[in-house]
Amino acid sequence: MARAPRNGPYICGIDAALDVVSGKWKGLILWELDAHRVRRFAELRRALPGVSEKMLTQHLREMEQDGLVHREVYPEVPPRVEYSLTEHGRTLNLALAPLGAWGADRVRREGLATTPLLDAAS
Amino acid sequence: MARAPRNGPYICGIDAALDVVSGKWKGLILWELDAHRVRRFAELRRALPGVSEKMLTQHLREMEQDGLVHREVYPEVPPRVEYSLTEHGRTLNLALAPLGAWGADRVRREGLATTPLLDAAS
DNA sequence: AACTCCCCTGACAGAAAGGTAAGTACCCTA
DNA sequence: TAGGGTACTTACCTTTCTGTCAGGGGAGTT
Repeated sequence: MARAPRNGPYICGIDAALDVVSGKWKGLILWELDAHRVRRFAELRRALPGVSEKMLTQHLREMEQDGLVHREVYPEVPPRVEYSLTEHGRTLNLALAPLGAWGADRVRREGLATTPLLDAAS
Repeated sequence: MARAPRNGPYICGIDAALDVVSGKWKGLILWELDAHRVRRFAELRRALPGVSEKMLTQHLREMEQDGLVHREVYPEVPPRVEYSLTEHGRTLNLALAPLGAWGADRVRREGLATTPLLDAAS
């Protein structure tokens, strides 16, 4: 009943890790934040082509709850909010690296479609 | 339009890998098949507590399509179907290992709930 | 004065994922 | 003859996820 959503009973470690990464944009957010150390909301939005503001905030909030992302609000007048990875976020990214390599292989192997981002990022 | 479902344009390798693992039971199926080399349908069903037959076949079919799982049908009279991992399935499992370790850490770190399976498997 | 930018929030709706229950067709055991 | 096991398939329903749209409140830009 506590609306805390992300802690179902897990069946294995992969389960517990996937719960935290699944979400259409979370992999990318992780990637962006890892690459740039610190990003503002609007920068992330521009980096994820097609994301809606709602989904972006939603995902960021969940990742914050999950201890992956740090959110720093500057009480300035055009509001400024900076996101960065926590230690856990960084280790998660490391753990994700082999999976990313496998996925890139799969894309190559099967000649799957990619969006322009991949060219710069892979 | 070709109903081939699992090959959306990907934004990065993680994306392409997650597409293939996301699905409530796929991690477990991978784990089971890696541990036992070969499993029959009913063995898998018993190994994944709570899975419905529908989901199990659905996931197995998708994983077959994705080249992770090999399906061998023996035209016998009590039907016999054996599932095993392909080479790609095995490498995916390897790539998943660090993620599984990270997830297991997370579970420990935050004292999250697990189902009985973890005790034996982690 | 009007517009845009910033970082959201909430209502609503459609899509996708997952679950339930039943049926199929054949065999073996009790 | 009844029940159980084998490996599914199909129709239907519920739950979860994602997207669309509108607004908010102040400050700089034209």
